[in-house]
Amino acid sequence: MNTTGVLTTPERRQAFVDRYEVPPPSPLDPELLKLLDLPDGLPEQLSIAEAAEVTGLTAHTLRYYERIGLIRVGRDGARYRSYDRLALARIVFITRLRLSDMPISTISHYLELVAQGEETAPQRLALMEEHRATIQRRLRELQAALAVTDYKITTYGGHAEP
Amino acid sequence: MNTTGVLTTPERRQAFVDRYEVPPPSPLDPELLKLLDLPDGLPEQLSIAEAAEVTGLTAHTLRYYERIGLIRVGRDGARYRSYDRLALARIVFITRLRLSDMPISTISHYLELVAQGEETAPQRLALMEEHRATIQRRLRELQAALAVTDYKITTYGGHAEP
DNA sequence: CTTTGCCTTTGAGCGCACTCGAAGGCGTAC
DNA sequence: GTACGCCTTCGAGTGCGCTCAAAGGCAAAG
Repeated sequence: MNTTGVLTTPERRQAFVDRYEVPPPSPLDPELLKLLDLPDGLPEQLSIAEAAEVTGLTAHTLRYYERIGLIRVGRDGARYRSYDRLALARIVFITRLRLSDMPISTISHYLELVAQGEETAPQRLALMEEHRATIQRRLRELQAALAVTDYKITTYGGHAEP
Repeated sequence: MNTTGVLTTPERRQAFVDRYEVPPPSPLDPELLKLLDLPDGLPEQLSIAEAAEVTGLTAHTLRYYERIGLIRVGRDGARYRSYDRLALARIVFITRLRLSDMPISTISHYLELVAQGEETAPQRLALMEEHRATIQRRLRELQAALAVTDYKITTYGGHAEP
């Protein structure tokens, strides 16, 4: 997971906007969108470098995610990858799950369930509830580690925050 | 990191206690000991299986930690590893750092600083302060992931806790 | 005495999630 | 035209942290 993205010219971006149909507005839950806090004012279609910049992943990783079937990405006339808002949101969502240590295999499984439609909601619910429990366990572990760390800091003469 | 340890007979444990000198009480900071919450009533010397049981690591991992120089462990008459309270406490301490994703290389470095004596306290302090920052960053990431997870749970009809 | 079970050392293997490299294509700039 | 920079695919390599296997030793149990 990188943080240093590569900027691309606004020219290429504008080229896409000019050249292609604007797709219908994404059917994205606005509340979820807010949780994912994508920057606003994003162009309709982004190059892989821009998508990397926005998501904080590398272009390599984005290609890798596509290769293993985690995401699908459209192409432009030059067969270059072209990321729309929905793709971006999905990637950020995936990134959140990854940052909470959900294995890629589980994320894949979850996304398959989503693809299978509404009747898999119970399974998805169960999966997410289990993941929440995992996160909460992890939070407790981190608190315990923070306690020893803070203890060490205070005994070394540092000043631990409350 | 396992959780399923292997129990060993109390006979072997008693054998050690009978056969060898009881070492002087460990110079372990009682407050740190409390933070590490080792079970009390531990025998002076433990076999590797017992140490695994207590620490939640596997015997394999304990040997591995020793091989890479993270810990030093004494031997008994049969050249079997024998863990005393100090070793146990150190292992649990290491485990806390590992559970907070401190890389083994950093833990090694920290332990070398400790071995070098009091004059390295400033470096250790810096190291721990940096680690604290890392943990806190991680806590925030997890909270963000928890937020999306909870959002998914509520939209699937689950009931997220506040 | 043999079996059983836990222990020893050493080197090799594994799973995960990237990460990189080679070889080549597109399109704008000069 | 050709140079440049970003893009493509696909296979291979990397780093971390274990995890396992082989070959053999010790000692209590039957």
